[in-house]
Amino acid sequence: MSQKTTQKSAVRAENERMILKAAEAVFADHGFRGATTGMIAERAGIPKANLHYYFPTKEALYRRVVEHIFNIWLDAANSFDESDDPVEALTAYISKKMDISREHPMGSKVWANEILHRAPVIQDYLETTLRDWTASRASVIERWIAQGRIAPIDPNALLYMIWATTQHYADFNHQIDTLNGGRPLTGEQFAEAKKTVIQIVLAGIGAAPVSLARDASARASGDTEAAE
Amino acid sequence: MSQKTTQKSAVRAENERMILKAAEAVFADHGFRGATTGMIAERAGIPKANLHYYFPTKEALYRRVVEHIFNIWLDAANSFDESDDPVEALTAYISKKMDISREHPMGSKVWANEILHRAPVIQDYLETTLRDWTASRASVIERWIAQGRIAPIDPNALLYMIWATTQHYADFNHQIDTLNGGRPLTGEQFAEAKKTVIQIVLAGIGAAPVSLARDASARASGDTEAAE
DNA sequence: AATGATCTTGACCGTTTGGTCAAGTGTTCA
DNA sequence: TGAACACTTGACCAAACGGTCAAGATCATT
Repeated sequence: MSQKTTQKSAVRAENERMILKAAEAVFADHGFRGATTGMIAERAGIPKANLHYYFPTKEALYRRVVEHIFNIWLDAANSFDESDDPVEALTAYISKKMDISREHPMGSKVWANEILHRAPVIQDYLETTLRDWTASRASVIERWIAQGRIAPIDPNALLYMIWATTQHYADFNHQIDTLNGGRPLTGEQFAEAKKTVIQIVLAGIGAAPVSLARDASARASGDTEAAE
Repeated sequence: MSQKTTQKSAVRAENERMILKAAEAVFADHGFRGATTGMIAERAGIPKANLHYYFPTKEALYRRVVEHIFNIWLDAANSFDESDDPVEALTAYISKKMDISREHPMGSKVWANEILHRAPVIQDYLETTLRDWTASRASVIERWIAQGRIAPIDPNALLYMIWATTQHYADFNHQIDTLNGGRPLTGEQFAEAKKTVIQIVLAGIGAAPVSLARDASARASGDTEAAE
């Protein structure tokens, strides 16, 4: 009786993990209403009734998936605080968020779906954790502005821009792939995109020098000689 | 017999308009699977059977809604070509896309939902119209780079950044509102956000001066003083 | 070996959904 | 006036869905 309450049996832990993994994929592809418990069970390789043994309702399962995603988001958020230097902090944050979009696109999609539909399940997170985090980082950005380290811009608009752009590579990856000839971005292409995003944001707020085309140097591999 | 084929009866035109308007709102709020024809009919103020008289299937109705949205998107896309000057062209384009997000958030949400779920209905648009438009504008951007008018950046990444950021104000408006104390952005707040987005993008690609807090003047080229 | 707890599963059920249908009501025009 | 046509609508149906259940299989503990 002691072990069971503290440590869910290994079978249970393993099955919950498999189900949650399958659920994330199915919810990402079809949304909450579009996903069926049958689809999730099939993807997890178990009968539907077994899924309902571990997760009584579809909503409980969905909530667990969203909570997991929110934790990943929070994890990335910490990289904002790695340094008090705007260039270092924003580079680390954008870089981490881009990595998550690449490695965890399904989680991002579930989150996007939830917000799109007015956050019926996770509104409380938005009003507590997310609101606090955002307000605190906005004030960091305002301090940078006051110190003259970056140009005066709307801090929230900057944060939204970073969120929107980085998450776009997960949420809209189907569109990006289609525009890339139907193939996913290669590692090099993704690295180039990440570099561009960081460069535009940093230069955009006056936190890094803008290198115009003419002066050579530049380690840039993408040589811009183009049309002749 | 002549008039009927060329001009749908006024009744039909008016009813289709009302249904499409209701459908856009319901699809935006609930997604394709989440929306029911019953909800749409109720919102349009007609019995469900009447809705099916005008639109035989839910999918046909959905497709009409998405087509309408795509046309709005294309309309905005034209503002990219208003000028060959990077500053003017991008300012017009971003401005127009922000306005659409403000005035047409539901359309944007339907589009986002469709891409999120791998574009089951409008994949053909992505592969034709959207692909052509994007390739052509990417080459305009590449020319600007070759002419040294903007910094060398990945053109697609720039376009994605603009799409992501501007559409974020529609697709994620619930999150933005929540972080704004539960209230929608005022006109002034939205104008400020728009200004910030334009400023960051233009400065980010070296197409506009970065004005640091202290020195007011100068579009100075060599302004790489940064941290002190 | 026995006992209780955990886990598995096919069959089942009430509800919701997209869509149909037939019986109507208006409307147009010869 | 009347007949062809467009529109309206309550009632209905088969399929799909989330969830239940009871009977069995497996496992841990003594």
